[in-house]
Amino acid sequence: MSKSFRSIRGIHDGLTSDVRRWRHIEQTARDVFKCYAFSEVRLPVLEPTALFVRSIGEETDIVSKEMYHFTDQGGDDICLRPEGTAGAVRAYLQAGLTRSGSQRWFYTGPMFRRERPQKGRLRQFQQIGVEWLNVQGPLEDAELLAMAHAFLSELGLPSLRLEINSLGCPVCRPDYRNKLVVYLKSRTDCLCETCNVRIEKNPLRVLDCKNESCQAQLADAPEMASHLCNDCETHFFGLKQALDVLDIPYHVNPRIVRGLDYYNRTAFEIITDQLGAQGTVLAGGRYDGLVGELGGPATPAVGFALGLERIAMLLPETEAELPDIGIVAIGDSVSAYALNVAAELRKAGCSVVHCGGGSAKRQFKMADREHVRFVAVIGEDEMHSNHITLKNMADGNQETLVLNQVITTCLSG
RNA sequence: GUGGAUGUAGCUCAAUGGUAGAGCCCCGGCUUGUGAUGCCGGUGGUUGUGGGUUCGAGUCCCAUCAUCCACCCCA
Repeated sequence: MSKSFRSIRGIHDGLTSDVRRWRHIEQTARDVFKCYAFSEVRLPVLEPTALFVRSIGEETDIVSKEMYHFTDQGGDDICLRPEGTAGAVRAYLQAGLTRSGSQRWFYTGPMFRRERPQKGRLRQFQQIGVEWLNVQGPLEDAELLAMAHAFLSELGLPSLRLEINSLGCPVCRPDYRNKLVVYLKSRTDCLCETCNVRIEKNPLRVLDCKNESCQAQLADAPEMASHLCNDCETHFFGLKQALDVLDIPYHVNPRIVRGLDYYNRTAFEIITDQLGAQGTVLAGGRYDGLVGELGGPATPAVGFALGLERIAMLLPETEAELPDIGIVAIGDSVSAYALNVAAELRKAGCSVVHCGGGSAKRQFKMADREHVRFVAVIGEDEMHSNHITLKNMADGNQETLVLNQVITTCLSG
């Protein structure tokens, strides 16, 4: 048909089979998160641009080139959120919750980043985000990972790889960063162009470079793990110990670097090899400095986000829910009666469709196309005797029943 | 932002530079109170868009847009 209107590049429609899977993922998340006492919040899609510049970091790709931002009619600089954590922290502060103990939140909704579309990468995509505000122990980090692990297992996706790392904190990271810069500067010739730029702007990102020659140079690079301060060291050790106790398999990967500036200490990713280049299905970490950065009191926190579409790609197709009953009404004289029968069936919880009009043959064809389990035939005979002829479409058998029998038959599977 | 591949019917795909086709879907019929399989018939295309080469372009060239994949980035 008309191809003059298409959805915007990288922004896709969620049709029924997609939504079925998304709902399954979301429902599983709600069920699992409930056991950990997390509660749902709904946060704005539009936020002040400055919020993300401040929280994610001006030099990051997300802020420097991927945000959809614009000036609105009132002259305010606003943007479509590229992620959820900054908005959650903003809401937490705005509601004055910093003195109310810890908050356990989750949310779901669309995020927007203007990247080049690819497998597992859209310009509008959905995340389920989890934020645990005002907690500082490694046990909470472990518990959050346990929750993520339980969620993925519940979905039947246990064969994913959990990688963890510690990014240090403002006490130990600057020192480590300096050592890394010295190391990298001694071999600038062997590093790719972008990495040479990174040495000045964000040297930790060099560790994450996928360029083989860069990786080769990093074999002897100083690792954050061996430069952690005592507190970070204890924290990381505590996390690993708790994960062992909980029997959650993990791999320490010193290469994990988060692309958002607010992370510190614990960083983690859950990865699949089945999605090509975009294999990160869930990722997050600790952001102890973010609440303070956004103007609140020093408040430690952990969180993660997962990509709904990416997880959906790992799930098998789910069957559509088909109507229980198709109404075949024969003759104009019964149409009002048939309408009432349908209403009664629906009131009882059956899903019911009318099969149009015309000949019985025509209506049965329609019933077949709708894949109904049963057809309720209603003609003058049925109307006068107050019965319904119910045909089982799978085996072709049919019997004459009263309304209540029809309801039990259709609700009993 | 940079590369590579691909755009033909609603869908999946054909068509040595020479009349655009098939399967599925859809619609109708096979005597009207019984569907799927069967048989017969039918609708449906400015070949993504715009230029160019040619007597002639779905096919070759250029541009543009979109999709997919990779780089990059990240959920």
